[in-house]
Amino acid sequence: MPYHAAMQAVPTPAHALEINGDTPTLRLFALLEVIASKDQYFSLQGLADATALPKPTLHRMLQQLESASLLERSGDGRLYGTGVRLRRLAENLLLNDTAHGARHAVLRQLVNEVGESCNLTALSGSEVIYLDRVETPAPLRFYLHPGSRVPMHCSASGKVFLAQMGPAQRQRLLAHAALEAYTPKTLTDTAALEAEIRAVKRQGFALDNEEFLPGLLCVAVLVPARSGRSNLCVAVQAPLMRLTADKALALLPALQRAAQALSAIEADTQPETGPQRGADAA
Amino acid sequence: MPYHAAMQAVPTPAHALEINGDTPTLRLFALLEVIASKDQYFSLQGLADATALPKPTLHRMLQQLESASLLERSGDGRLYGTGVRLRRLAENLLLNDTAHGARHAVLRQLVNEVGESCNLTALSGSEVIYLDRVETPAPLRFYLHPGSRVPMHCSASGKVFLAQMGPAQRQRLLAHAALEAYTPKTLTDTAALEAEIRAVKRQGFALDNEEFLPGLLCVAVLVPARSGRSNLCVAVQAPLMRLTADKALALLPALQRAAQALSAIEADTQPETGPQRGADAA
DNA sequence: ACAAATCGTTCCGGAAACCGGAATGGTGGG
DNA sequence: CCCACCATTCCGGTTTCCGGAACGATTTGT
Repeated sequence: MPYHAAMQAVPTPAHALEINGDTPTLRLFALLEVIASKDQYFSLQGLADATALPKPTLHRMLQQLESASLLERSGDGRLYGTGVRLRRLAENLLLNDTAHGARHAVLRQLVNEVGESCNLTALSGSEVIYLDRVETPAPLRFYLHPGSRVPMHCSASGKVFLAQMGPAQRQRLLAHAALEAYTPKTLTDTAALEAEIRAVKRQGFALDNEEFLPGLLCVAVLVPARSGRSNLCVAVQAPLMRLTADKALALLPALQRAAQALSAIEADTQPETGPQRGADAA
Repeated sequence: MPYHAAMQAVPTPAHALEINGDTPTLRLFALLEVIASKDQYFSLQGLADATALPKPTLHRMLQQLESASLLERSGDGRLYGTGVRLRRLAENLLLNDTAHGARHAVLRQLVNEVGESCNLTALSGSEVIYLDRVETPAPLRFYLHPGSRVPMHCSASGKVFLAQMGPAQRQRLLAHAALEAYTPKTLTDTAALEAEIRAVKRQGFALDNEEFLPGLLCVAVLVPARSGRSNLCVAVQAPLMRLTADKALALLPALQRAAQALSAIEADTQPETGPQRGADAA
């Protein structure tokens, strides 16, 4: 039940961006994203046109952001722009996100080696989310952008994640899953999926052969974490036309090497355990 | 007057960062600022210690952020880090900054002074991103447009950013970086790069002498932020034909002046970095 | 192997914040 | 002087938030 369910009977611009979100805070983030996509100052009315939000609501939101120095009002008070505190936050976020930078470098290196698009995935809820991706230089390619999500039962990464879970945990996830069929090759049968998962566990990698998108082949391996269970996969992904299943197996060593490198990055970031003294605040 | 001997011994660290804010949303932003000030993953408990917020509250907040892809859970699910969507938001905010105007003016002034193209850069992940740029009037020039990215190991700005990091953070980035050779002069050796970075730290500026593009020389200095670490650089960039290394050094005072001016813009309305007392009640 | 200590997670009733249609205030144009 | 347009305030109905207490799941200690 989205908060704004039925309306739209009004003369609303067709190109209005949707402000989605299940909570006030997330709606406000969505608003910030609209604001961040503008390259100039904007007026309340302008935003109202662009977002289809009621003026009073928008006004309250902007006022809240302004009072916190996240936005600034210019001159006569009719125009808004980003505030100091928001910029500062953005800078710090990028500056301290070195783990992401390091992982991206490994991914790029892997793409150089194997010549096909590679991506980094994690399990989020019951779906697989693309954390990062580097594209192949080849002209023919599938484009799946970072942040998008795919079901776990028909993706290589998803099956890897399932394979490393305990039986109880896996059961809990699959019980609620629909096992929707995306292609004729999608495994929609729980028994078949269980068998596949046992195979994955034995082999140490997972294959997705047109189970999600026709013509798409994908191989994934786990990025090991010292703590046992991991929530990171590296995967190669290519059109079946260029990469057949047996050719894909030849890429496994490179994949494993990348996984090891990524694992090392994760390990570097670990030193925060237990009651650490405030050495990091500074 | 109930129990005198109330629970005074509460282990609340006196220096715990305050999460202030008059509304749930603003409290959540304050939390993000604490998160952004960490350069590593963090656990729920760790945050609880650092912020003095009740665990269930924190848990709900993090869950909300994670469900929106603003944060990511890593490893076995007990550690959090920044998410795809948050990173993208941060990048867009910096690119479309409205203080853009003021900074652009400083940049133009600098170009007037030194007669060569200048640009403003920030670190994003493991790459340097061009936030803004003003071109020299001279006909012969390199054109690198705002928004484009260059590797950090072979750009003046990149080396400046590396030089101001802590050893651990720098290590994490360089350990897995490819150090690709763009020209014969590119530093592709980790030891050589480390030495160069030490030099940069000592001198307070960085030089890129044909390490990225043949015939291109570049000098960069940091835009200081009072909080210590900064994510902004100013740089001059010119064809070697017009600007040799020693001539470039003569421009340093002008560069430093520009950096100071830019720093002042940042500091403009800003009392302090991170979450600070809400002094703006009115 | 078992107990004790942590840590993450769920519950739930009371409190606070949010929502947006309608009405009000302000400003510029005709 | 009036009208059109935009920003702002009101307010009661609804949603969301809050956090102490209790519960599982691991980890640590013995």
